[in-house]
Amino acid sequence: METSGRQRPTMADVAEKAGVSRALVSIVFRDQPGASPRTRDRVLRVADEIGYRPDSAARLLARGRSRTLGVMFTVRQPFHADLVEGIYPEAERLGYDVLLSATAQGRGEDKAVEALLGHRCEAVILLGTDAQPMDLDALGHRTVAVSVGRRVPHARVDSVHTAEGKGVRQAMEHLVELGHRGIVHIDGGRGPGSAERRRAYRAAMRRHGLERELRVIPGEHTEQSGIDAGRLLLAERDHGRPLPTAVLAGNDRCAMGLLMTLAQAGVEVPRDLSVVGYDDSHLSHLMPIGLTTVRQDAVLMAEYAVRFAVERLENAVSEPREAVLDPKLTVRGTSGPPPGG
Amino acid sequence: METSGRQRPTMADVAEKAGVSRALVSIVFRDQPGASPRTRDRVLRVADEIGYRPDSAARLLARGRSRTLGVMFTVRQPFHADLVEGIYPEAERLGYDVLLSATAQGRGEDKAVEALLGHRCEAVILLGTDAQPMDLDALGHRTVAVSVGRRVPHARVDSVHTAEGKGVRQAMEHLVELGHRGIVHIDGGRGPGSAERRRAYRAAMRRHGLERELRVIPGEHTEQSGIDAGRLLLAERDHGRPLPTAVLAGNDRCAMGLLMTLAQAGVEVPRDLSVVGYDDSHLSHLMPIGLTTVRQDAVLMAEYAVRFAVERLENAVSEPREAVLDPKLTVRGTSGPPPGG
DNA sequence: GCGCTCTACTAGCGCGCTCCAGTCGAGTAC
DNA sequence: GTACTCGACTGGAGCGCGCTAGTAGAGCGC
Repeated sequence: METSGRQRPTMADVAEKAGVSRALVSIVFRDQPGASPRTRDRVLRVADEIGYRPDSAARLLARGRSRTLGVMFTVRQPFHADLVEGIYPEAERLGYDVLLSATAQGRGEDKAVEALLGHRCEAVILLGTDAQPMDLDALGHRTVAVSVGRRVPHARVDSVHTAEGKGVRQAMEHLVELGHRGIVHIDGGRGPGSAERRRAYRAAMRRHGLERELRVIPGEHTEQSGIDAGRLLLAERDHGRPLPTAVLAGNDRCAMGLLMTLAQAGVEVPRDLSVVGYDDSHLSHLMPIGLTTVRQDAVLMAEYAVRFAVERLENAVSEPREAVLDPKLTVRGTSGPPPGG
Repeated sequence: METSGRQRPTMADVAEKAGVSRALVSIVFRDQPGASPRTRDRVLRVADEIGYRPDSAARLLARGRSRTLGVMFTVRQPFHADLVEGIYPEAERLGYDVLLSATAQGRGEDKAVEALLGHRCEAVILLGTDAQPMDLDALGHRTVAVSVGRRVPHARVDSVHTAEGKGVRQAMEHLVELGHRGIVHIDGGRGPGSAERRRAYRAAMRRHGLERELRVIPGEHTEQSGIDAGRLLLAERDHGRPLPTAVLAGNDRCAMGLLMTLAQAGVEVPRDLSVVGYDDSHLSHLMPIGLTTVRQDAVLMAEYAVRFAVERLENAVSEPREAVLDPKLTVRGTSGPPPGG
């Protein structure tokens, strides 16, 4: 028994065993015209027999193009999971391969992107990048780049995101109609979309004559941030300042953390306090009582991202493009009328 | 302005611009002895200037080895995210590159693995594979394979998993000590570890003289499965059969689904019913009241998996190995004494 | 001077594949 | 018969790199 995996068979092996030239084997495996059905069969059979599989490193090297899209994402970001699930089928449909590279503790965005580029990805799709516009612009000059979830105004980068303003506006209308006035926003710091969401929150508060109630608690797109904000609000309550009646969280994860903290402190949602999230990631349906949130269509966003990348690769699009999708408020169990309202 | 990314610079470009041979550039980039500090500096500077980065496809092709580990995981499986986070640093420490390939809808395990092998991964780490032992054995013959989370008894595959029996036993002791007798298990079907967990559940029930209460509801490792089981139990209650006082879920996701369904029906946890999960994935801390669950140490498991793969690659280990880690019950908010207990 | 070693560097083959420019032979038109 | 077409197939260059064998030149002892 040979040692596992050593000396994998090559085209030459297949060619020899099938009594044809290497080029012919190549033709068969690329599914190109130029081989008779009989030979085609024989080659495929022989290949299967000796366990041949094309080596994509060599393949990449030989043809100029790699037809590979690199995707940078963050493990643990449930919304990214939804996006990745949408990217695979669309890429396959267009004949592209997908390589994933995760950011994680001790593995920053630059490292993840370097890995992708090193593996000859022709384009990079960045999910919720946190990079500086300048760096993104530089990246966009070096390769084709698409940012999902974050607008990148003055860089050579396509972007796909939702109309954050619209989403927030819908959420705010919903809360105001329910009778809420003390609506606090936990923002997403430098996270994707948060600047726009913050701005829309402020605008909505003013529009409804609630500027005196306007309050933004700095945060980020993590559960911890929701927990921290929750603790802050609870501590303030213990010192006499009343709780707000509703909270607009920066995203679903933040909302989750907040809900956990509230539940532990005996604050009942939505009776005592309404909470609205953002993303409608897989998480949202799974909460004991469904999370009221602003839905971003992950599959559609993924498809746009892939198509942007591919079109730019194949048609040499010049101007940076932007896809702005409509979000949609999804009312579930965490929002209701304010206490005493 | 050139079109983006086209014609990336090669070693030859660097060599020419620096006035040295290609080989010397290669030496510099591999950090090998044989170049004077001055030349080294110059080469690196020139490379940076023209934006050269080594092409890993060519690199893979040229040296026999790719030093790349492939990881198959399931997007949406929070525990996999924890594992992936552990894999990166350990692989880097040992000088290996990591390639991720996700299973998703319409992208089965075979497809994901093919992608990895096609990209010349030397070893494949399978997170929670659902493949048949026979197929795994075949894979183990073709390449180095490590299964995380699932035992693979008679196959040429290393495996890393926790002592499921121990974990379940701890959970059961905990529940029995609290006074529970009607303890139902929602199992994980063919999911990783579920056979062992089911067996341990049965054994524990018998050991405590509760064989008459023994009940396994078939399920799988998803939220939906928890939801379905919850609905089943509630429907039965409405037909006069009392609820169990405790449920041991197949994993955390299943527990989540169950909790959601219970909450919607007004069943209060843990007052009316206790729920115990399994995994201690990131999820568990995030629930409004923390989930009592059996902790599997993801980082440790990841490290074992990487080390198994690397050792097998470098030292030609022959026998399949198995790492069995100790799980640990983590008591949080979803378990308490039974109603009236 | 010679022979030796040691460092700094280079020439060139080969990794497994794609792709272009052919070749070869059978078929068709006149 | 010649001239041509067309499908099936082959040869060989080259993708960007790693690596081995080798060279040039400096330094040193005698």
